[in-house]
Amino acid sequence: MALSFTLAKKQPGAEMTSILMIDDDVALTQLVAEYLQLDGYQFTAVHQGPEGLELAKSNAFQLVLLDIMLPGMDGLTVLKQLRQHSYCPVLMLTARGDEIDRVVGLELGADDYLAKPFSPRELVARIKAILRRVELVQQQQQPQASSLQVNQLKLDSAKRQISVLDNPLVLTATEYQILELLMRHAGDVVSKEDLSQLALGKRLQLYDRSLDMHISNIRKKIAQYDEGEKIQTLRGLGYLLLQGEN
Amino acid sequence: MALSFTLAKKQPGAEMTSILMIDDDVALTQLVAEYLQLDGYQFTAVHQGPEGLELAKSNAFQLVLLDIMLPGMDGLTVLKQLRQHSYCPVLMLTARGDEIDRVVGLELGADDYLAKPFSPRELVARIKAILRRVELVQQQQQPQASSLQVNQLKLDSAKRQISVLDNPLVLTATEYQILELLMRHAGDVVSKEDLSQLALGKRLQLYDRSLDMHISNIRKKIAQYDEGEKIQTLRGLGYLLLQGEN
DNA sequence: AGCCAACGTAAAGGTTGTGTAAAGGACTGC
DNA sequence: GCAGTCCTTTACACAACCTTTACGTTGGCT
Repeated sequence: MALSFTLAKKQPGAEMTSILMIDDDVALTQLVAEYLQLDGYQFTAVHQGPEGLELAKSNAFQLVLLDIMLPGMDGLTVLKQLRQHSYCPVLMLTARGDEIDRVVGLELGADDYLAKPFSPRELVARIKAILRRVELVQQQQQPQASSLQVNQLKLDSAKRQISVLDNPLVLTATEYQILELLMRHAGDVVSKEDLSQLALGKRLQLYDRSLDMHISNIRKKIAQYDEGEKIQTLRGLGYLLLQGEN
Repeated sequence: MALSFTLAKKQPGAEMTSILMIDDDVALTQLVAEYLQLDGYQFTAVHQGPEGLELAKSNAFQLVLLDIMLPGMDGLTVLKQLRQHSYCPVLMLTARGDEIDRVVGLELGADDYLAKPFSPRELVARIKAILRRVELVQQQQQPQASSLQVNQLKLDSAKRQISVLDNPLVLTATEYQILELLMRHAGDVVSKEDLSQLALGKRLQLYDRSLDMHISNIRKKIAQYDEGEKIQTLRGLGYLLLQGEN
C-alpha cells in the first residue's frame, strides 16, 4: 500500500480546519456546531467514547473537543487511548471545579481544558490559541537556518551561541531558547503564552513572573554590549524583536 | 486521497536520509510518516517482522524504527537477526514501562528506545540525536590528523599521547579518549551523552557520575602543568574546550 | 486625575546539575 | 591471593539556574 496523505496546511481553497467534538450532550454539540461553523471550521460531533476514539485516531481532525463525563467510555480513557496513536491536540471539557480531572487530563497530554459551562467566545479563543501554537511547533520542527542575523544580533545555532556586535552572550539554556525564538520571529509579536510553552515547557500561570525575569535578564546581558538593541514589550500581547531599522 | 509527496530539502537530487519503520500499527506508521516526511526524511513502513528484517538487512536505510510487539516475529528477534548482518542504527519502540524489553534491546544493540506513546517531536529529536552520533562516529573512523594542537594542548595520536606545554600527560585510556574527543571538537560543545557513548561506550544514565569523575581527573592532570587551560562546563549541555585565545 | 492590571527587576528561595573525595568493584599480572 | 590500576558509585558541598516574592513603575482605562 502507498503511505499517503495530504498534509498541505495553508494552501488556499484546499483545507479547512476540522474539529471533532466528543460529548454526550446533544444540545451542547449543536450549539457549538453553530458557532464553530460560523467561524469557518469543519465540525463533527459524536456522542459516545468509542466512536469518538475511532474518529480521532484517524487523524482527520486538527483538534478534538473531549468531554470528561461520557457514558460508556470515560473521557480520560479516550484521551489515554488516543495518545497511544496520535498527538492530535485535545481540548478537554470538564465540569466546573473538577480539579483532579483537569490535572490528570493535562498529564495525559491534553493541550488545554475548559470548564463547563463556557461561553462560545471563550471556546473559540481557546481553540485558536491551541491551533496557533501547533502551527508554531510545526514550524519549529522544520529545518531552520542555522544562522541568522537580526540587527546587531547574530545567531549561530550550531554553536548554540548568540552574539551582539560580535560579543558572544553568556546565556543560560532557557535564555538562549527564548532569544532564539524571538529572533526567528523577528518583526512578529510572540505571546508570553507561546514563549512559556515553547521555551519553558509549561503553561503560563496567573502571577507567574518567571518569563518576565528571563526577559529582564536577557535584556541586561544584551545591554552590556549594545544599548540600542531592545526587546520590545507589547503590553498584554507579548514581546517583539524589531526587524530592520531601530 | 492524493498520493504521497516527496519533500526534498537538503541536497536536491543527492542523498536523503531513509528511515524504515517496522510496526504493525498502521495508523501509527502513517502518523510517523507524516512527521518524518515533513522533516525531509524518506520514509518506508512495513507491518511484519520478516518483511522488515529483509528490508533492513538490505542496508538501504540509515535508521530503523522497530516496534517490540510484532505479530509473527518478535521485535527483539528481528533486532538480533539484523545485528548478524548490519550495524544499521535501531530505535526501539516499546510499550510504556517495559523495562525488561528496554534492557534486553539495548543489550542486543539497539541505539535508543522510546516508550509508546511518544510525541512526534520527541521521536524526531531522538532520530536526530542518533543520526548525529552516527555521523560523529563515522567522522572518527575516517583518517584524522595524527597530531593537532589546541592552545597549550598537543595531541599525538600515533603515540596516543597528549601533552601540555610539552609535558606529556599520564592519562588512562578513557581519559585519553575523552580529551581527544574534546580536542577534535575544540570550539564546539560536546554533549555528555555523546561523550559517554563515544568514550565510555554506554548510554548516559540518570545519576551516572562516572563521566563527571573522568572530567574532574583530566582537569586535575592538566592543571599540574597549566592552570590556564580549562575544560569549560556548559550546564545541561556538555563540555567545551575553548579554541583560540583564552 | 485616579485606578488597576500588566510589567520591570532586585532579592530571596528552592531546585537541579556539577565538582570532587572517598569507598567500592572489576580486572590484571604476579 | 594480593597488590595495582582503573572505572564506577556514593555522598556531600556548592554553584548555577529557575522561580517566587515583593515592591516600584508604566500605561490604558474610565
